[in-house]
Amino acid sequence: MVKPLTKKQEAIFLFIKQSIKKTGFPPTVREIGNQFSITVKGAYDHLKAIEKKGYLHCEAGKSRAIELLVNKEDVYPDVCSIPVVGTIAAGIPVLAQENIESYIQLPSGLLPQGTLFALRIKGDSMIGAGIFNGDIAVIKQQSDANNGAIVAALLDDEATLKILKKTERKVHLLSANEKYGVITADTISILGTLAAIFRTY
Amino acid sequence: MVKPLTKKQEAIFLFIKQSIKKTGFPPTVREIGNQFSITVKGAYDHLKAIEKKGYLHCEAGKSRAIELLVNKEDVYPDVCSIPVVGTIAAGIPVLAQENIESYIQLPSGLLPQGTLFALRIKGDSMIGAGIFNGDIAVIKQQSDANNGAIVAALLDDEATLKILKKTERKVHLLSANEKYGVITADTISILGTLAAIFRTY
DNA sequence: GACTATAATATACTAATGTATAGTTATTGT
DNA sequence: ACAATAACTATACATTAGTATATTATAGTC
Repeated sequence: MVKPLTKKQEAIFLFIKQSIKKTGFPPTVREIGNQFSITVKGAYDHLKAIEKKGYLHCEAGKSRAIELLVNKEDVYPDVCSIPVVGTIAAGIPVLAQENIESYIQLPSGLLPQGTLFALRIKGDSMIGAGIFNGDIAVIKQQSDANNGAIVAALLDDEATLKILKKTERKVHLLSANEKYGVITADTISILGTLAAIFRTY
Repeated sequence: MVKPLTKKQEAIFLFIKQSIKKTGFPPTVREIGNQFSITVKGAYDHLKAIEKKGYLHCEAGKSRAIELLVNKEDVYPDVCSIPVVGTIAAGIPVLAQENIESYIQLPSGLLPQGTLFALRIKGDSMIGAGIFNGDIAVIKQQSDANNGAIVAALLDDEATLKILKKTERKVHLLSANEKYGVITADTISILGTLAAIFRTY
């Protein structure tokens, strides 16, 4: 789709990316010219050539108004900032400021759309599903889930991961560890479904 | 350390951050003034006040030359770009371009220092350690590891996760699954130790 | 051979942008 | 009561920076 850049264009495109990364804003055409010891117009023509090939877009008239269209993730990584929630006070929404402990950045490309939050796993009740104490679980917020899905449910002011099993009239929450029993109830408050697990060693 | 911002300053600081996030470059003083329906000098004075309080730095004379000093991570997330390596051709280094399939962004604050790379797990040989088929394993590159550590070792052009056990003269690689046997050798080429696991559902 | 793209220079023009002067009004702490 | 800070206006000026004209030279393509 996008035409290949010439060596010079490649070098200039790289310089633009590095400038943004270093200073936080794109260079002017004169700054580009200076870097490569060429005149303003030389740099300007290169910039326009790179734009024509679809690698970036310049807003006409504005200074330093270079928007990257290719390799954006080199400069602005494509991540999602997910709130990590701790103990959840009854009554208030899960994502209320009071519940948010910190934020974690994870690759947005690998996560589902929708409202996400993260829990720090306590205990070994889901060890059979490869979810360990201390793991960070990313949850996609939703009030219901499919049979057999791993869900976050609110039990005693704690968001807990369990396997959801629905039968005729009852809802069951299973653990992935024989040591733990099954919780059965008429209705259960589901916070969301498991979207990802992150663990550090 | 840093003085608190006034409400107006807070709003302007937020606008600057959002502008960078949206367009990729900071606003001019006139763009700030426009947003808040104040004159150029009004916006300029606010900018200088915010700078004086240490939240940002303006390079004199340059356009849009606003460098964030506080809350940088809101705009430029603090992530590490980790190469995901696939099949490893014998003889060439693990991190050679030929081996790199893609990159994954993970939070640098939760990862160790040093050279990192990632593997996509194939098979269920480490299921007992909560490492499943399809998981992404982040490896810290090192040629040796402690006894009992989970390591990535090179077996038949594949980087494989195993538990390292060292005895008097031999090195053993254990699986975390009874179905698999133990590999024993005089020496083994260790690529690194397990630093993190990332899994999506 | 005509044509297009690349890579330049020198010079110039204009629009965009940072910075300054001079003043107003209100608020707050000493 | 006074000084300092905040939050503005209107106007002006100088510099920065994008854009244009005209020109040269080389290399590959139809």
